[in-house]
Amino acid sequence: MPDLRAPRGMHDLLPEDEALWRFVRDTAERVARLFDYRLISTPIVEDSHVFLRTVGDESDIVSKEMYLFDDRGGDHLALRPEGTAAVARAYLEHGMASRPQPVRLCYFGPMFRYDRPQAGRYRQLWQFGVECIGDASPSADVEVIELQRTLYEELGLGDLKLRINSIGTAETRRRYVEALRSHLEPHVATLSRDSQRRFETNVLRILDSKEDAEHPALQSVPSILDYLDEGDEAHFTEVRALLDTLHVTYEVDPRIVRGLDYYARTVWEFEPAGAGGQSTVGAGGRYDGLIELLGGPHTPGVGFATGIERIMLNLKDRPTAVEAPRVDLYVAPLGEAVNGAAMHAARRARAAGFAVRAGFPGRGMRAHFRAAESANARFIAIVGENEATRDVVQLKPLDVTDAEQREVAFDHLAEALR
RNA sequence: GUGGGCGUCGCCUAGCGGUUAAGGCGCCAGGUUGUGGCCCUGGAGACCGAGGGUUCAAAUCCCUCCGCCCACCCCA
Repeated sequence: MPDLRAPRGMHDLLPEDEALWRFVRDTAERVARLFDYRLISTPIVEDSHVFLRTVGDESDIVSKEMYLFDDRGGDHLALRPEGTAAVARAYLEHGMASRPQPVRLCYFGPMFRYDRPQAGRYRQLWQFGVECIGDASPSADVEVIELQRTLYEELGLGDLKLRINSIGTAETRRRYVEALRSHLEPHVATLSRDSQRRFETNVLRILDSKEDAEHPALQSVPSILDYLDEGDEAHFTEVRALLDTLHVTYEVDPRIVRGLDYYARTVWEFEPAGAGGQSTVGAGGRYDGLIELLGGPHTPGVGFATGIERIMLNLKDRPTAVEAPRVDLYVAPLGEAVNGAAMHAARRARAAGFAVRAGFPGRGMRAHFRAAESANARFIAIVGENEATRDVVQLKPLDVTDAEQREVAFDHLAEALR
């Protein structure tokens, strides 16, 4: 057992996982393009205030999960725990408010949260996310949900369940939190310790406690939907109407509250049918107050983020057609003396766009064939003394049994590989 | 942060007080002195997670630590 390992909760992505990973990434970028969302890459590190100001002091992300450090110049930096605040910062910094609104952006990259790892939860996690900034209409919410739904469908995860809710504006939540507090107050003593703590810090969080889910006080809890104001109500109604028109199936779940403070109005989650554990594959919401928290003008926005590892987790349970990578040609030099000639042959093939695995001298014929086999090569080119002096190779197809082998000059190698 | 399970070659697993620590996959080589996939033979590869203790004897029992996994919390 080596004494140096990858940091806790962080993982190496091995070549054999690459194909599936690339499939997910390519699909995400392709679907984003279908909706005209453009890729933006922000630094992995931000001024810590980008998150401290926006995410919410009571959130676990800020209170215990951030990787914080000071650099040599004394700047307070954070490894980004999520993408939205960083994208919003870039929107502001680059004056994107003066572009045609809304601005449609997407990102793909690693996020960092110092948390105890478990199934589907990592300290370095990859997210794909989408942000539609600068438009307050329900159409924007639905466009983002539709993009996310399309993505899952294209990935083969079309059976994920969508649950949506509206948590109103900050004012709505103030009134609701008050009602929630007075509803729960008489029962505090009988709630779990965690919920008792949350009663003081963040009452909304009690709603998604697994421990107290069966508690009578929670069964009879008031619904936030009854506290929406007229504008919230109209917005949510329109979102649902549009989803219905598109035949998107969803379930309204008044228990959904997002972990981050900047959310407003529409919030949603996608999870597998047999939910449990760290099951949420992707979640999103509207964040009309976020850019103000960063010191900008009031700017509406809506987006989602989805966890790549969680997508992979769900993908691994089902048959996916991801073809194994293969090589066009394996070049087998028989001895040191012909190594240069073999390298020339390889260069010719590569120049024509063929993938070539170079065998190195010092191995026997059988070893070369086995290596070519394991590279899943279409052809093997044998270069011995006899061939090297005449600039030719013995070329043999490997896919068929008892294939005919023929002599091919370097000059004709590319066409022979076609 | 809390609770539970587990750590034996690169991977999977056997062994559960006395074995040169076993097998499969993979890797390397030979059988075929320049021709693959199958088969056969051989080889390399493990201070049995670390440290301490019990014992004539510890991979096996006990303690501590570390790591991984799972659940809670929280979240993607």
